[in-house]
Order: sequence, then C-alpha cells, then structure tokens
Amino acid sequence: MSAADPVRRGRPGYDRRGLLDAAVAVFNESGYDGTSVAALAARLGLSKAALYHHFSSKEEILETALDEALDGLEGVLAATDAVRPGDRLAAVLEGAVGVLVAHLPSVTLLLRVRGNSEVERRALERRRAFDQAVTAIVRAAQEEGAVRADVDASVATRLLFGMVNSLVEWYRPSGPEGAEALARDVLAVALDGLRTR
Amino acid sequence: MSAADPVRRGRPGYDRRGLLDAAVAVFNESGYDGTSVAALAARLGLSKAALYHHFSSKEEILETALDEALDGLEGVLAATDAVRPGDRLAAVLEGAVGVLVAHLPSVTLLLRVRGNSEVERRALERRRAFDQAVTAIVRAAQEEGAVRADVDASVATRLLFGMVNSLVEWYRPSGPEGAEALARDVLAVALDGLRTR
DNA sequence: GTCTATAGACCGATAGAC
DNA sequence: GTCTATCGGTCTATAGAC
Repeated sequence: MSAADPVRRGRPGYDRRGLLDAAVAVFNESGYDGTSVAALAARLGLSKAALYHHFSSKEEILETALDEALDGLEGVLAATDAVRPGDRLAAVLEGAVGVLVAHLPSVTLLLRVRGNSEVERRALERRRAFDQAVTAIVRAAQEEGAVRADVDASVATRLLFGMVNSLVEWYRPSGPEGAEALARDVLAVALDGLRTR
Repeated sequence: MSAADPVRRGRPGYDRRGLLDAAVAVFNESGYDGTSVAALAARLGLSKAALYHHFSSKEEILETALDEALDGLEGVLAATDAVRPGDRLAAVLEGAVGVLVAHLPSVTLLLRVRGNSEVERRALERRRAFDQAVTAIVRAAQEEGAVRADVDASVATRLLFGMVNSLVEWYRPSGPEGAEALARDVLAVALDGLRTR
C-alpha cells in the first residue's frame, strides 16, 4: 500500500490531504457555515496562517471536497458507459453506494449543500446533471422493458437516490455491515422490493 | 369549514399558528441556528417583542414544530395498531408519506435536526423510538413470511425511511404529483421493486 | 372595556474582528 | 488582548377590532 506514497519530507504536520479530511470532518459536525476559520484552525490544532498555507480560502476546502464527491459519482456514469440500460441502472446504484462508502465525508458534505454561494450552486448544478443522466438511464431501461413503466422515471430516480443518499445518515464503515453487503441490500430492495413472492 | 373557527377578536396580525408556519418556513430556508430572532422578526415584518408574545423562546418555536411532525408519525403507528405486520408495514409507509406531505415544513425541520440542544436531542430520541417500532414491524413481517428475510430488519427500515424521508428534498404539494400518487409510487418501489418480472 | 397583537428601548453574555 | 456587533431575551406601554 505504500508504493504510491511519496516519502514525507520536511517539517511534519498536516499535508493537504490530511488537512482536507480533518476539515471536512469538522464541517460535517458543525456545518460549513457554522464553522469559522478560526474555530476550524483551533479544532485542528494549528494557526490560521498554517491553514492558509494549504488552502487559499475556506471555500477552496469546500470546493475540493465537493469535487471529490462529484468526481466519484460522475466516474460511475463514465465507467458504465457501454452497459445496457437495465444492467447499467444496477451498476450505477452499486457504484454510487461504493463511492458513498469510500468517500463518506465528502459525499455527506455534498448532500448538505443548499446553494448559499457560487461554489455551492455549481455543485448543485453538477448534482442535478447527474440526476438527469440517471433519469435518462431509468427511462431507457423502461423502454427496454427492464424497469416497470408505471412509475415516472424522474420520480423513480429520486426515490432510488433518496434511499442511497440516506446512507450517509447512518452507515459507518466501522460497523457490522461491509460495503458489499450494503450494496447488495440496496440493490435487493430497490430492484426487487421488500415483499416476498 | 368555519364551524370550528372561533371568531378572531382583538388586534389583527399573526396568531400563534400563522407565526409558527411562517417561522418554520424561514428556519427551513436559512437553518434554525442560522436564523437569529432579530432576523426572523424582520423577515416576518414584526418586532422581536411581538414574536415573544406568541412564543416564550426561539426554542419553543422549534419544539412546537418538531412535536407536530413527531405526533403525526407516532399517530400513524397508533392508527395501525391492530393490523397484521405485513399489511401494517405498507400502511405505515403510506401513512408516513401522508404525514410528510401534510406537514412538509415541520417534517423537513425535524429531519435536519442534529442534536445541538436538549430539545433537539429529545426529538432525535423520539425519532429513534419510531424507527425501532418500525423495525419491530419489519421483523414481525419477516417472521410472518410477508417480507424477505435476507435483509436485516434494521437495515431494511433505514432504507425504506431513507427513501420516504428524502421526499422533503424535492416533493412540493403544488407540483404535478398528488399525495396519493406519490404514496402509490413509494409503496410500489419499496415493496415490489423497480424491476419488471 | 376587553381582548389580542404590537413596538421600542434595553439587558447581560459572548463570539468574532482587529 | 481589547473592543464591538450581535445574540437570545425582557419590560412596559400602546394600537386596533369587537
């Protein structure tokens, strides 16, 4: 696992990555708006100046984290490009769960964004585009006959991702449920329903 | 419909109900913590003192709204007391969608509470108890054979209510979808899944 | 005159800017 | 380290509909 790690040189302390993770954790605890840069620096045990050495603004931290989450989600779409709609929907759901688990803090931050700044609005716009792409997949899967047609594609997409996104409210990687088991359960409920037959 | 309305007497203006609705709307826009009493009063076009005539504290406004949402949800459990687990689960889901639609602002507020005060923690505790009651219903439905047993009851409950609760993010009563159609779609996806058979 | 809703001046505490 | 703006909240008096 250390093959990709460049050897850490110079004065020890946070690097950009570590600082990002720590800051996002604080944002998720106290809210982005509710966290002042001073409070953030204090929580991380360093000075504001040290913080601004790694990021040029509080908002750049936010933007970096949101990009991480959005890149992950958009990557799922790109990776399933060639799959037929019915199977692709399942693959996208599974991939989204994977991204959510692998980047839980940044996705959590993303899902709480309400559009209070230009950065937040851009993130919301990318989310909207992602939703629309998934809606198109659902619609194609309906036309293919793989997905029931008596639920509007847009409503279905929102319900599916409502379920997936709610994972950030309770799922913890340290818990009893592994990521694969979680994805399996989500696919089972979303595609086949909870009712026995 | 006016039979139950006591004739409004005294100086015209907000009554407690109207003020509550307006305040909750503002809280949902800017966040409870992010809304100062001064800002709230300004938004509603009255003075802080007038506000405190109707509510004894900012937190009492929050508590009243959270109680409304929680009373609604708990009422669904009470109303389906005698139904057998399998059907009861469906009835609870349908009822929860109904409560969410009928009390969208207060439920929205409830779902954003993070436990920053005693009032918020009590609300979270009631939510937790509600979740546990539903989990027990799911488990009973599994033992009855009405619900698939290969998904943990607690996980299933969280996924179901993740889907239901996500409605506050996008559903608007003014939109094209009525409350009944919405409940139908939720039940369809939750119980029978999106896949055709 | 009674009822309800309202305004303005003001308080102590504190968080954030400088 | 100090200083100021803002926080939630209070007190007292009044405005308007029946």
